[in-house]
Amino acid sequence: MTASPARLRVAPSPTGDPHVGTAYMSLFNLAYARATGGQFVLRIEDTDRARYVASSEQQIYDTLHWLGLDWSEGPDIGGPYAPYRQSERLDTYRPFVDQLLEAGHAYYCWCSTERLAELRAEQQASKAAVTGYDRLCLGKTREERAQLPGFSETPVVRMLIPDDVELSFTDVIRGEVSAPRPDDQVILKADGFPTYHLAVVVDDHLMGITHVVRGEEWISSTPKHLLLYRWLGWAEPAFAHMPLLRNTDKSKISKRKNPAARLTWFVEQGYLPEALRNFLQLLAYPPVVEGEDVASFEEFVAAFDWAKVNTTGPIFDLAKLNALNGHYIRALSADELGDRVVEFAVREGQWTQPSEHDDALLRKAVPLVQERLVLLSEAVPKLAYLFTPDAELEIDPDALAKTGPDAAAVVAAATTALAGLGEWNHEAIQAALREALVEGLGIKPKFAFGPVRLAVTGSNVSPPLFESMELLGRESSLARMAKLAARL
RNA sequence: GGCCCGUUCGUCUAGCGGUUAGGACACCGCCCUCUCAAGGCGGAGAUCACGGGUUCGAAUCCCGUACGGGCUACCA
Repeated sequence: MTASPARLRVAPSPTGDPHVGTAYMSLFNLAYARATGGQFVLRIEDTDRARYVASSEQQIYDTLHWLGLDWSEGPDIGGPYAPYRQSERLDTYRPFVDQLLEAGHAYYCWCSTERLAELRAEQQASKAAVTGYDRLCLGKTREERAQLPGFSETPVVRMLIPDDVELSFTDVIRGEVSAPRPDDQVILKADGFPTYHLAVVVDDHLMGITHVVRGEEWISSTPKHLLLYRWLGWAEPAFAHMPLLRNTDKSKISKRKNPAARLTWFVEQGYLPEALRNFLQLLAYPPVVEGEDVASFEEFVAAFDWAKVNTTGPIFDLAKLNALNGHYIRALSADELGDRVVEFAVREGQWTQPSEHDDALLRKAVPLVQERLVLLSEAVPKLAYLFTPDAELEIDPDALAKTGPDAAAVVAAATTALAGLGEWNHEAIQAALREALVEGLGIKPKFAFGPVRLAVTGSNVSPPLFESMELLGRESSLARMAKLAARL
C-alpha cells in the first residue's frame, strides 16, 4: 500500500508577486513527497522574458519558506539536476528540438505575429469549427515561405500534431479525462527560448519527476505533453490536476480581483503562516479528522490521499482563514506571540524605533489581547492607549456622550479608592474598585467600570481594564481619571 | 463560437444505492463575564442545479438541459 518515493516539483514563473496558487500547489506536492519519502523540487520557469520580474524570484523563496514549504533542490540551493532555472537551460532544450525536427514531428514556422493575429481574428469572426494554426509553413523551405506574405525572419518551431493524437489520459485525481484537440503548438520561440510545453516536459523528465501536480487549467495542454513524451521516447509521469482556486464571483483567482491572490498580502495583513497553510490544506480537501478544521501538516501528510482531492474549484473565502488565524494566535505562548507581534509591527511600520521600555511594555501587554486578535496587525492598535501620553489620550466622543449620570461620582470614588491603594496590581485594583463602586455606590459591575475604562483607555471597548491599569501604573491611571472627570 | 472540466446549507466540506443529508466557519440566541473577546450550550440555514431514465429504492449510476469555470498566445 505504501507508494514508492516520489519526486515532485513546483514550477512558478517569476512574473510578479508570488501567487497563492503556487503555495497551494506546493503544499500538495510537498505533502505527497513527504508521504512517500520522496523529494520536493523547486524549479523557476522564467521562459517568458516579456513578463519576467527580477525581484519575483526572491519573493517566491521568501513566501514559500515563510509557509514552511521547503524544497530539497532548487535554484537557490542547487542539487543533482542543476540548473533549476529554465533560462539557464537553453542548451539543454535545443537538441531535443532538433531531434523532433529531424523526426518530422516538428517544423519551422516563419509566420509573423501579425499574420497569426489576423488568422485568429478571421477564425473567430467566421465562427469556424476548426481553429488554430493553418500550417502555411509546413513542408516549405525558408525561401519558398519568404515568397508569401506575413513572413518573419526569425522562425519558431511548431509541433506537428498528428490526426490520431491521443486526447485522453488518466489523472490521479479525476480518473479518465479527455482534453481538447491541440493546435500545432509552438515549442521554440523566435528568441530561442522554449515555451512552457517543451520546457516542462524536458525538465520533468530529466529531473526524474514522477508526479506532475498542477492546476486544472493545464488539462487542455496535457495531450501536447503526452505527445512530446512519446516522441522523445520517455516514460510519462503521473498527472494530478488540482482544481482552481476562485474569486467570490467564481472566476479563477486573480491578483486583479482578489488581494488574497498575492502571497505577500497574507504576510502584510498579519496572518500566521501555520494558519494559511492549514487553510490551504482545507481547500478542495476534507479535514484530516471530520469536524476538526485544525490539523498540522504532519497529520495532513500522514493521511494524504489524491483520491480525497475534490474536483470542484473552491472559493477563496477569508472567514475561515480568519478563524484559523485566531486559533493559531491563541495557541502561541505569550513570548512567541510577543516576538511575532513586535516583528510584524516593526516590519509593517506600526512600530517605529521602539524604546526598550516600550518594547518591554508591549510584550507584557500582548497577553491581554491574545484571545482578542484575529490578525497580528490588530495588536498594536488595540494596545495603543498604553503608549499614548496621558495628556494626548483621546476620549471617544460617542462613548463620552453615552456616559451615564453616575459617571462623575464613579470616577471620583474610583480615584479616591485607588489613590490610597497599597499594592498596585490588577487583583488589588479590582478589589478596591469593586468595593468602592459596586458595594460603595451600589452600581452593577457591568456599569460600574464603564467610566473608569473610558478614562483609562479612551474607549468603552478595550482589553482587560485592571491589567491595563497595572501596566500603566498608578500615576498615569489617576491622571487619566482626572482628565475625564474634568469633562463630565 | 469550438473543445474540455465542474454543479450538496452563504463558504469549506462528509456522503460513494436505503442517513431525520453529518460537520466546520460565518450568522442568531442563551450562559459565563469589568467592555470586547475567548469558552460552553442551543438555533436557523441544503426540495443535494434542473429534466428524464435505470432500480423495490438515487445526492449517490446513465443521458440530456441549464448554469459556472478553464483552454482556445512566439503567457505560464
